[in-house]
Amino acid sequence: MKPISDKDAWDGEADCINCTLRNSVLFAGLEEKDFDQIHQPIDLYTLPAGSILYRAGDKGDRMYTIRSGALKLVQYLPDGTQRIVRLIRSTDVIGLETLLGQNYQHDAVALQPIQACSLPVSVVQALSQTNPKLHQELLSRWQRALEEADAWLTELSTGSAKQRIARLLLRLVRNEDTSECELFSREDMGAMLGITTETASRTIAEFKRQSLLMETQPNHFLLDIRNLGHIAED
Amino acid sequence: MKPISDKDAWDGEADCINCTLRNSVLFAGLEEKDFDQIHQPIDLYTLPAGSILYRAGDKGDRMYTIRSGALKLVQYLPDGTQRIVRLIRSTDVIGLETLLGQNYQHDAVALQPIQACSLPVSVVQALSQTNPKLHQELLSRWQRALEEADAWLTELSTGSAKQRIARLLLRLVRNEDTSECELFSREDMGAMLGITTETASRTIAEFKRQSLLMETQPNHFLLDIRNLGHIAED
DNA sequence: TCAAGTGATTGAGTTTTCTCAATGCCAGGA
DNA sequence: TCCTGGCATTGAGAAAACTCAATCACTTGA
Repeated sequence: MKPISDKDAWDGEADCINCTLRNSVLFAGLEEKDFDQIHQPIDLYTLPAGSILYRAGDKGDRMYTIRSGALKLVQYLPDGTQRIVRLIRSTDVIGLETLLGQNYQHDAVALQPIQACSLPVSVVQALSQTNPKLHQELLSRWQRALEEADAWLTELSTGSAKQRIARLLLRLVRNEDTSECELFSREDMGAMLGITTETASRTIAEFKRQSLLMETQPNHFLLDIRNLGHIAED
Repeated sequence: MKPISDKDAWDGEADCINCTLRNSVLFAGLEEKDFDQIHQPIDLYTLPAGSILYRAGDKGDRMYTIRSGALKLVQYLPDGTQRIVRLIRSTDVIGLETLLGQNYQHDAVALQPIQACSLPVSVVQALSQTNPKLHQELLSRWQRALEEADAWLTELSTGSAKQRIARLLLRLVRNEDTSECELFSREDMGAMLGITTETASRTIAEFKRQSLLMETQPNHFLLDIRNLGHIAED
């Protein structure tokens, strides 16, 4: 759980203009001249799994673009139970709420080692006022987050544990052809689906026995997409 | 299930400038001169419970401000089960996705008789480009929808049926002092909480027997807020 | 007034999920 | 190499939800 202020974590200032993800990232619509307007540094970090980018309630002063790795956005109930409300992956942006001057709404915790760029709100705010493309991109990110949240409600919080796990697995497939999929701890899976760690474990174990999953490396699986699809849909 | 095109439903053009909800509504930041820019009519409708304002997948060409009543936003799983992902009430706006040229993401169905203003996207789009306040208001509505979705995930899709019902009830209280609360059909409650109609009914019935609820009129209740709070938090 | 339809409630039995405990597995540090 | 801590897995019994039916309460239309 290293804090982001660690010196180790800092990789220096980001070179946005030559960013390898430039086309898929928040700043896709910007032109060279726009970057001259950036008066605060955009830092690049490499962080180990378990790192916390920010906590719910913290004053929101920066957004983050995720370059690689995955993180979870977590909310807590008064009794302490946690619920993972979103999964964040490469090219996603978190911390949009800071644009409205709000505090962060979630804990943002790395599930894997991650690379992230830290964007000061003031920078994004300034750029978005002069650059309609960036502005549009922000709206569209907001909407995407909303769609994602809705999908979690309908797909991942409805139906039996088996169905939910199957749906989660199918969502996690990165490459349809190879049907590869990287999983998380059973505890996190439970927190994503609103089920207990044990139920998550039992279900995954059962899927393995039924050859719906093949574990190639620890937590790295090949899926039987067709049959998981049947389970997911009923 | 009257379609909105019903002649009965149309109340004429809305008089935004003298709107009684002017201060709490999307257009709060507009000034008189801004209204001159509106070249397409903003219509006002009164619709009975059960009306469908739009369906998921329909081409999105208008947003709606709800003046009174409540509606549900519903999504469907491939197997036909439905999940209510949001509850919309007075002064809320639905159909933000149309600003991005998207189709509607949900079915919008009236749970009670409603009054709604229909805002053509083009109008909102034009106004938001010249009026920063309106623009800010749109962002903030988007964020609010997202917070609401997250809250449904953490509060209404986690924990036992009793807890979920208690949390839903507490959310539905309009007036903290009188602790009044209007409920919906058990079927809808189930679809909001990811439980069956029967479980919803049993739980409500049990709460009634325990005097956590007092039914003053059909589906109109007084709550024992303190004790429901205890159930909700654990 | 009566029949029919709708939604709420309740019952009974089944299935699923949870809880609490024990065990197994594996990687890192002494 | 052995010990230890953190996960995953599994077992067993209890509790919670679900399913399928039956009944009840009300409203509406004939």
